[in-house]
Amino acid sequence: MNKKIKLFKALAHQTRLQILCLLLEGEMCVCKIMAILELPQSTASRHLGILKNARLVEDRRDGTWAHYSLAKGQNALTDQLLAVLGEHLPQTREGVRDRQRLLDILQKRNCA
Amino acid sequence: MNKKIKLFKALAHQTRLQILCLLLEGEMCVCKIMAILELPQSTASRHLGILKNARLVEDRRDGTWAHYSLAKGQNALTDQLLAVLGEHLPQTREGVRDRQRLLDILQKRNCA
DNA sequence: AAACTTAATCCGTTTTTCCGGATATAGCAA
DNA sequence: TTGCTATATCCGGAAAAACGGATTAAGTTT
Repeated sequence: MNKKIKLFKALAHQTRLQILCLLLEGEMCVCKIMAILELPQSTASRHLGILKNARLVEDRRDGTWAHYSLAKGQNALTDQLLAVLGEHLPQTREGVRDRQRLLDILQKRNCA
Repeated sequence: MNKKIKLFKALAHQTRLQILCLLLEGEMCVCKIMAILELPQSTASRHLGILKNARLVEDRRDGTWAHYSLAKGQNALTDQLLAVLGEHLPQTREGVRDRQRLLDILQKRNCA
Protein backbone atom coordinates (compact mmCIF):
# COMPACT_ATOMS: atom_id res chain seq x y z
CA MET A 1 0.00 0.00 0.00
CA ASN A 2 1.01 3.61 -0.58
CA LYS A 3 3.29 4.74 2.26
CA LYS A 4 1.42 7.96 2.97
CA ILE A 5 -1.95 6.23 3.01
CA LYS A 6 -0.63 3.62 5.40
CA LEU A 7 0.57 6.46 7.61
CA PHE A 8 -2.77 8.25 7.70
CA LYS A 9 -4.71 5.01 8.14
CA ALA A 10 -2.54 4.25 11.14
CA LEU A 11 -3.52 7.60 12.64
CA ALA A 12 -7.22 7.04 12.01
CA HIS A 13 -8.03 5.11 15.18
CA GLN A 14 -8.75 6.30 18.70
CA THR A 15 -6.65 3.67 20.44
CA ARG A 16 -3.63 4.30 18.25
CA LEU A 17 -3.74 8.04 18.89
CA GLN A 18 -3.86 7.26 22.60
CA ILE A 19 -0.81 5.00 22.25
CA LEU A 20 1.09 7.74 20.42
CA CYS A 21 0.09 10.20 23.11
CA LEU A 22 1.50 7.89 25.78
CA LEU A 23 4.72 7.46 23.83
CA LEU A 24 5.19 11.24 23.86
CA GLU A 25 6.13 10.64 27.50
CA GLY A 26 8.87 8.27 26.38
CA GLU A 27 9.61 4.65 25.59
CA MET A 28 7.08 2.16 26.91
CA CYS A 29 6.65 -1.62 26.95
CA VAL A 30 3.57 -3.39 25.62
CA CYS A 31 2.40 -4.54 29.03
CA LYS A 32 2.33 -0.97 30.35
CA ILE A 33 0.30 0.21 27.37
CA MET A 34 -2.11 -2.70 27.91
CA ALA A 35 -2.49 -1.78 31.57
CA ILE A 36 -3.03 1.94 31.02
CA LEU A 37 -5.47 1.61 28.13
CA GLU A 38 -7.09 -1.57 29.52
CA LEU A 39 -6.62 -3.44 26.27
CA PRO A 40 -6.54 -7.21 25.69
CA GLN A 41 -2.98 -8.29 24.91
CA SER A 42 -3.70 -9.20 21.30
CA THR A 43 -5.38 -5.87 20.67
CA ALA A 44 -2.48 -3.86 22.08
CA SER A 45 0.02 -5.86 20.08
CA ARG A 46 -1.97 -5.53 16.87
CA HIS A 47 -2.26 -1.74 17.15
CA LEU A 48 1.44 -1.44 17.90
CA GLY A 49 2.15 -3.57 14.86
CA ILE A 50 0.11 -1.23 12.68
CA LEU A 51 1.92 1.82 14.05
CA LYS A 52 5.28 0.13 13.51
CA ASN A 53 4.35 -0.91 9.98
CA ALA A 54 3.46 2.72 9.26
CA ARG A 55 6.88 3.75 10.65
CA LEU A 56 5.32 5.91 13.33
CA VAL A 57 6.94 3.93 16.13
CA GLU A 58 9.92 1.62 16.47
CA ASP A 59 10.65 -1.18 18.90
CA ARG A 60 13.64 -2.22 20.95
CA ARG A 61 13.86 -5.78 22.21
CA ASP A 62 15.15 -6.66 25.63
CA GLY A 63 14.65 -10.35 26.36
CA THR A 64 10.95 -11.10 26.20
CA TRP A 65 10.13 -7.41 26.50
CA ALA A 66 9.32 -5.12 23.62
CA HIS A 67 9.81 -1.42 24.23
CA TYR A 68 8.15 0.96 21.80
CA SER A 69 8.99 4.60 21.12
CA LEU A 70 8.12 7.31 18.61
CA ALA A 71 10.07 6.99 15.35
CA LYS A 72 11.43 10.51 15.18
CA GLY A 73 14.09 11.60 12.71
CA GLN A 74 13.33 8.99 10.07
CA ASN A 75 11.05 10.88 7.75
CA ALA A 76 10.04 14.52 7.33
CA LEU A 77 6.32 13.91 6.97
CA THR A 78 6.22 11.61 9.98
CA ASP A 79 8.21 14.06 12.06
CA GLN A 80 5.86 16.90 11.21
CA LEU A 81 2.79 14.83 11.97
CA LEU A 82 4.22 13.67 15.29
CA ALA A 83 5.01 17.28 16.15
CA VAL A 84 1.43 18.33 15.40
CA LEU A 85 0.08 15.41 17.42
CA GLY A 86 2.41 16.25 20.29
CA GLU A 87 0.89 19.69 20.37
CA HIS A 88 -2.73 18.54 20.41
CA LEU A 89 -3.12 15.04 21.84
CA PRO A 90 -1.94 15.69 25.41
CA GLN A 91 -4.68 18.29 25.86
CA THR A 92 -7.51 15.93 24.98
CA ARG A 93 -9.72 14.31 27.60
CA GLU A 94 -8.21 10.91 26.79
CA GLY A 95 -4.69 12.28 26.86
CA VAL A 96 -5.09 13.76 30.31
CA ARG A 97 -6.78 10.65 31.68
CA ASP A 98 -4.25 8.23 30.23
CA ARG A 99 -1.31 10.23 31.55
CA GLN A 100 -2.87 10.15 35.01
CA ARG A 101 -3.23 6.37 34.76
CA LEU A 102 0.40 6.14 33.78
CA LEU A 103 1.35 8.00 36.96
CA ASP A 104 -0.91 5.76 39.05
CA ILE A 105 0.69 2.64 37.64
CA LEU A 106 4.22 3.94 38.15
CA GLN A 107 3.37 4.65 41.80
CA LYS A 108 1.80 1.25 42.42
CA ARG A 109 4.72 -0.58 40.85
CA ASN A 110 7.13 1.75 42.63
CA CYS A 111 9.48 1.94 39.66
CA ALA A 112 10.68 4.49 37.15
CA MET B 1 -17.78 10.60 16.73
CA ASN B 2 -14.71 12.23 18.20
CA LYS B 3 -13.78 15.27 16.11
CA LYS B 4 -10.08 14.42 15.82
CA ILE B 5 -10.78 10.83 14.83
CA LYS B 6 -13.20 11.99 12.17
CA LEU B 7 -10.48 14.29 10.89
CA PHE B 8 -7.85 11.57 10.62
CA LYS B 9 -10.31 9.07 9.15
CA ALA B 10 -11.09 11.61 6.45
CA LEU B 11 -7.39 11.82 5.62
CA ALA B 12 -7.02 8.03 5.45
CA HIS B 13 -8.01 7.51 1.84
CA GLN B 14 -6.06 7.90 -1.39
CA THR B 15 -8.84 9.66 -3.30
CA ARG B 16 -9.48 12.16 -0.53
CA LEU B 17 -5.81 13.10 -0.31
CA GLN B 18 -5.87 13.63 -4.06
CA ILE B 19 -8.89 15.90 -3.72
CA LEU B 20 -7.16 17.94 -1.02
CA CYS B 21 -4.07 18.18 -3.21
CA LEU B 22 -6.18 19.56 -6.06
CA LEU B 23 -7.83 22.06 -3.74
CA LEU B 24 -4.40 23.40 -2.83
CA GLU B 25 -4.57 24.97 -6.30
CA GLY B 26 -7.75 26.75 -5.32
CA GLU B 27 -11.53 26.43 -5.24
CA MET B 28 -12.94 23.75 -7.52
CA CYS B 29 -16.38 22.45 -8.49
CA VAL B 30 -17.41 18.82 -8.16
CA CYS B 31 -17.56 18.21 -11.89
CA LYS B 32 -13.94 19.29 -12.35
CA ILE B 33 -12.80 16.97 -9.55
CA MET B 34 -14.79 14.13 -11.16
CA ALA B 35 -13.18 14.80 -14.51
CA ILE B 36 -9.60 15.03 -13.23
CA LEU B 37 -9.74 12.01 -10.95
CA GLU B 38 -12.04 10.05 -13.27
CA LEU B 39 -14.51 9.30 -10.51
CA PRO B 40 -18.20 8.36 -10.82
CA GLN B 41 -20.31 11.29 -9.70
CA SER B 42 -21.63 9.60 -6.57
CA THR B 43 -18.13 8.65 -5.49
CA ALA B 44 -16.80 12.18 -5.88
CA SER B 45 -19.75 13.63 -4.01
CA ARG B 46 -19.43 11.12 -1.20
CA HIS B 47 -15.73 11.79 -0.63
CA LEU B 48 -16.34 15.53 -0.66
CA GLY B 49 -19.10 15.01 1.89
CA ILE B 50 -16.71 13.14 4.17
CA LEU B 51 -14.09 15.90 3.86
CA LYS B 52 -16.72 18.53 4.55
CA ASN B 53 -18.08 16.64 7.55
CA ALA B 54 -14.54 16.50 8.92
CA ARG B 55 -14.27 20.27 8.42
CA LEU B 56 -11.31 19.91 6.08
CA VAL B 57 -13.15 21.61 3.21
CA GLU B 58 -16.09 23.94 2.87
CA ASP B 59 -18.50 24.51 0.01
CA ARG B 60 -19.95 27.55 -1.68
CA ARG B 61 -23.15 27.21 -3.69
CA ASP B 62 -23.74 28.98 -6.96
CA GLY B 63 -26.91 27.79 -8.61
CA THR B 64 -26.58 24.08 -9.21
CA TRP B 65 -22.80 24.23 -8.83
CA ALA B 66 -21.00 23.37 -5.63
CA HIS B 67 -17.54 24.86 -5.30
CA TYR B 68 -15.27 23.31 -2.70
CA SER B 69 -12.19 24.81 -1.07
CA LEU B 70 -9.85 24.06 1.81
CA ALA B 71 -11.27 25.10 5.19
CA LYS B 72 -8.36 27.19 6.40
CA GLY B 73 -8.50 29.41 9.47
CA GLN B 74 -11.23 27.47 11.25
CA ASN B 75 -9.21 25.26 13.54
CA ALA B 76 -5.56 25.09 14.61
CA LEU B 77 -5.16 21.33 14.18
CA THR B 78 -6.78 21.37 10.75
CA ASP B 79 -4.65 24.30 9.65
CA GLN B 80 -1.46 22.57 10.72
CA LEU B 81 -2.42 19.35 8.99
CA LEU B 82 -3.34 21.17 5.79
CA ALA B 83 0.01 22.97 5.91
CA VAL B 84 1.85 19.66 6.26
CA LEU B 85 -0.16 18.14 3.43
CA GLY B 86 0.47 21.19 1.27
CA GLU B 87 4.16 20.60 1.72
CA HIS B 88 4.10 16.92 0.79
CA LEU B 89 1.16 16.03 -1.44
CA PRO B 90 2.07 18.09 -4.51
CA GLN B 91 5.37 16.21 -4.82
CA THR B 92 3.78 12.79 -4.99
CA ARG B 93 3.33 10.92 -8.24
CA GLU B 94 -0.43 11.33 -7.99
CA GLY B 95 -0.11 15.02 -7.14
CA VAL B 96 1.99 15.76 -10.19
CA ARG B 97 -0.21 13.71 -12.50
CA ASP B 98 -3.48 15.22 -11.24
CA ARG B 99 -2.15 18.76 -11.55
CA GLN B 100 -1.21 18.04 -15.15
CA ARG B 101 -4.69 16.74 -15.83
CA LEU B 102 -6.09 19.90 -14.33
CA LEU B 103 -4.04 21.95 -16.78
CA ASP B 104 -5.14 19.75 -19.69
CA ILE B 105 -8.78 20.22 -18.78
CA LEU B 106 -8.44 23.97 -18.37
CA GLN B 107 -6.89 24.15 -21.87
CA LYS B 108 -9.54 22.01 -23.51
CA ARG B 109 -12.34 23.98 -21.93
CA ASN B 110 -10.53 27.21 -22.73
CA CYS B 111 -11.50 28.83 -19.45
CA ALA B 112 -9.80 30.06 -16.30
C1' DA C 1 13.71 -29.98 31.70
C1' DA C 2 9.41 -27.83 33.41
C1' DA C 3 6.98 -23.78 34.55
C1' DC C 4 6.25 -19.11 33.79
C1' DT C 5 6.33 -14.53 31.31
C1' DT C 6 5.99 -11.39 27.39
C1' DA C 7 4.49 -10.57 23.03
C1' DA C 8 3.23 -11.79 18.04
C1' DT C 9 0.23 -14.17 15.15
C1' DC C 10 -3.89 -16.98 13.90
C1' DC C 11 -8.73 -17.38 13.09
C1' DG C 12 -13.67 -16.80 12.91
C1' DT C 13 -16.82 -13.10 13.71
C1' DT C 14 -18.47 -8.40 13.84
C1' DT C 15 -18.18 -3.72 12.44
C1' DT C 16 -16.95 -0.21 9.40
C1' DT C 17 -15.91 1.62 5.09
C1' DC C 18 -16.20 1.80 0.22
C1' DC C 19 -18.39 1.35 -4.17
C1' DG C 20 -21.34 2.92 -8.00
C1' DG C 21 -25.80 2.58 -10.36
C1' DA C 22 -30.28 4.34 -9.38
C1' DT C 23 -33.06 7.80 -7.54
C1' DA C 24 -34.13 12.38 -5.63
C1' DT C 25 -33.59 17.39 -5.48
C1' DA C 26 -32.95 21.83 -7.14
C1' DG C 27 -31.71 25.31 -10.36
C1' DC C 28 -31.46 26.63 -15.19
C1' DA C 29 -32.97 26.76 -20.09
C1' DA C 30 -36.11 26.36 -23.96
C1' DT D 1 -44.32 23.14 -18.52
C1' DT D 2 -40.77 20.15 -20.27
C1' DG D 3 -36.20 18.99 -20.46
C1' DC D 4 -31.46 19.40 -19.07
C1' DT D 5 -27.59 19.87 -15.73
C1' DA D 6 -25.14 19.54 -11.32
C1' DT D 7 -25.12 17.48 -7.04
C1' DA D 8 -26.58 14.77 -2.93
C1' DT D 9 -28.43 10.76 -1.11
C1' DC D 10 -30.15 5.91 -1.18
C1' DC D 11 -29.33 1.11 -1.25
C1' DG D 12 -27.44 -3.51 -1.57
C1' DG D 13 -23.34 -5.78 -2.02
C1' DA D 14 -18.07 -6.11 -1.70
C1' DA D 15 -13.92 -5.13 0.69
C1' DA D 16 -11.33 -3.75 4.52
C1' DA D 17 -10.54 -3.13 9.35
C1' DA D 18 -11.17 -4.31 14.08
C1' DC D 19 -11.96 -7.50 17.73
C1' DG D 20 -10.30 -10.81 21.30
C1' DG D 21 -9.71 -15.61 22.71
C1' DA D 22 -6.57 -19.29 21.43
C1' DT D 23 -2.22 -20.60 19.93
C1' DT D 24 2.63 -20.08 19.04
C1' DA D 25 7.25 -18.51 19.85
C1' DA D 26 10.99 -17.06 22.45
C1' DG D 27 13.18 -15.76 26.60
C1' DT D 28 13.59 -16.31 31.76
C1' DT D 29 13.52 -18.71 36.14
C1' DT D 30 13.73 -22.60 39.12
